[in-house]
Amino acid sequence: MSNSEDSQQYISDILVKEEDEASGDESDKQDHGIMLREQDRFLPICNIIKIMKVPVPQNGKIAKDARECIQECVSEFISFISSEAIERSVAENRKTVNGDDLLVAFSNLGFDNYVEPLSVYLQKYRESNKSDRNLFLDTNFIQNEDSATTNDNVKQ
Amino acid sequence: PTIDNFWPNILQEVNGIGQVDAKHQVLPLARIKKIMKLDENAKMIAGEAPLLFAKACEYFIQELTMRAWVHTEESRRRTLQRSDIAQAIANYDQFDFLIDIVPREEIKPSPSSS
Amino acid sequence: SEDENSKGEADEEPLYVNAKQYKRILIRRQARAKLESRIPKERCKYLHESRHRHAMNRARGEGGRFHSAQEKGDSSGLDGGGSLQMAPSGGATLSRG
DNA sequence: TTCTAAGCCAATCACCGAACTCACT
DNA sequence: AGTGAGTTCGGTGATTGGCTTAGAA
Repeated sequence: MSNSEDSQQYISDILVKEEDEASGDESDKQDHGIMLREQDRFLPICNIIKIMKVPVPQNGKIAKDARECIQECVSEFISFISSEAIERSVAENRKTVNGDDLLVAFSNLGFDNYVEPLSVYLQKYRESNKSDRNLFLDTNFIQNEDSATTNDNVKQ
Repeated sequence: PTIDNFWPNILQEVNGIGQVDAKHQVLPLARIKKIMKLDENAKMIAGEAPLLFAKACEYFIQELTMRAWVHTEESRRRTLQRSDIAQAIANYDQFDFLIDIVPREEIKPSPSSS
Repeated sequence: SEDENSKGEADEEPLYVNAKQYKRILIRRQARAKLESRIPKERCKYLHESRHRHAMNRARGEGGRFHSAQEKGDSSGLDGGGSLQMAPSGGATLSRG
């Protein structure tokens, strides 16, 4: 007697046009939006579990409720920081949220522990890209080697 | 492996990185960007932003899990469960932004503070 | 801009949160409220029908574990095998909603 | 004690990242 | 010039459930 309605998960919520709920929901103008799936709102649960296992001892277990809880917390973490960073980029008349907006957002919201490691990581990422690009361009257009102006080696 | 050493270890680890390997990330960058795009104010997102978040999320998951595991051990259990995370969130004001995601009343075991 | 605080709301005692996060928490509440209608109320059993069928049709060992598909012969092989508190000076009230 | 539920295994396929084009600055 | 949003495409790791028993109750 198993139900055969489990074939559709979220689409059924759209297709069924029942009266959803009678709660006090007055600010919603009209339902013009596709239902969001879990894979649109959350990071993959398998990746979350992998990271959770790092600080947990080898023989420790993790309940399903705990995994999904962390999964939801991480999405809110991203949205929370993003919201602050986006607001700052808008305030400075920029259309693109960049890494510096995020660092400022981390600092403003009290995540001071994150700022230094992420700054180092961002700096190394930009260095990597710049050096890769310069190498690519040099090897392509190395016709006259007299111009060594673009070669700036930054190393520690 | 304690909470006091967590961020110093993170800083030491990130300083040891030679080149940032954007390819093999633990967390998918496209998914992080998709979550950022759920914000209606989000217009354009620089490529470095999801990469920064990928690292930040690793730190966040590890610290929250580590702080939750403390309460798992306090309760003499071997399984981390949701109530441990709720307690960890309630005991660290940096996690206050999760107050609607994991409400305070979910802390089932009565804390001795009342 | 201050918040209009609904005081005396039955048994809703004021909740003190990190002052640096207070404003953003309220903004996020509004953003989540707008998204609420698009979010299913409960988690579904699985994400993809095709992967569910794949898992159901896969070869399994005696212990329920997935087994190599090419090895269908079953007769051979049995394995053995601190407490922080909110800052009172910078605390901001937050009411549940 | 009772009995719920987490770990274990690996094959498919949805999705991630790379490579483009186009628009904008 | 440089950078990001939209495609498209191919390669690949996240997804996935039955049974055992750790361990929550």
